[in-house]
Amino acid sequence: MTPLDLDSTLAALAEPTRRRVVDYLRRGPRRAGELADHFRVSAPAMSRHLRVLRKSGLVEERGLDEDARVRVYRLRAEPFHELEVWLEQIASFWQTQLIAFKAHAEKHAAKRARRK
Amino acid sequence: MTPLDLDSTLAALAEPTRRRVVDYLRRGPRRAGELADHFRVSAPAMSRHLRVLRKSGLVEERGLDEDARVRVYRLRAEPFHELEVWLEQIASFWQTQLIAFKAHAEKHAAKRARRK
DNA sequence: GAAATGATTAACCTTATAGTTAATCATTGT
DNA sequence: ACAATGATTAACTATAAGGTTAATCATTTC
Repeated sequence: MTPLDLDSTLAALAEPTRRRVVDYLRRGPRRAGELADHFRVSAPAMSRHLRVLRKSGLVEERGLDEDARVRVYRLRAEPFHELEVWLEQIASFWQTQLIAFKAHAEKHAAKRARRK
Repeated sequence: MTPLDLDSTLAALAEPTRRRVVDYLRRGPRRAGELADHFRVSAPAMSRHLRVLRKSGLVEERGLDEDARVRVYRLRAEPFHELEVWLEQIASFWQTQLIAFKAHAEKHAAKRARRK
């Protein structure tokens, strides 16, 4: 019901640097080193962030034909779509909120009455 | 540009228990103790989760008129909306990619036509 | 007023994670 | 072949976060 994927997606996005990397990648695919430079973080640190993003499927890595040492990262749509679906489910809550609250209040009012 | 709020929202949602609490609160407002019970976690642990959710604005707390000891928690829409806005910005990435691809394809189509 | 109840805060422990530098791997260029 | 480059992994440190039980606070009930 609540896919583990979402947990991994949210965990990946929760880290500020990683979320900013995602924002930055909207401009297009970027090389690993470029990202490390831009965010003033050591290459190893960025590498590990990218691994987290990769494992959660938020980005994918592709080699560069011209230079096989270079790794280019780009966004992947799928996890964002999943997150969007989940968000929409949550949003549906406000439609039924009032009704649910009433039912809940009545249930507990009944309990209290019984206890008395 | 990238509001700090979003960091706090995502950090709050990244924790699996907290995300499940949010899911659960779709059914309607719930008492703190009820949540602790339901998720098989100690009352203090749940209390701290709720504090995180409260600080990020994902939930709000209201006392119960009938019993001032009880605290009822409910979802708040705002942070979810913010998150949705951000997600849409990200989603726009694939549109621009598509446009770029089309432009690229047309450029090559034109080349081919000229060559003909 | 004393006991019980709902919830939070305090104190403590354990684990996960982000950062660093050094080491390694693969590829490129001289 | 060798030095340089781009990136990742290894090893280590520090800090943040979650869980627990015990203590505290406020309110209700007898």
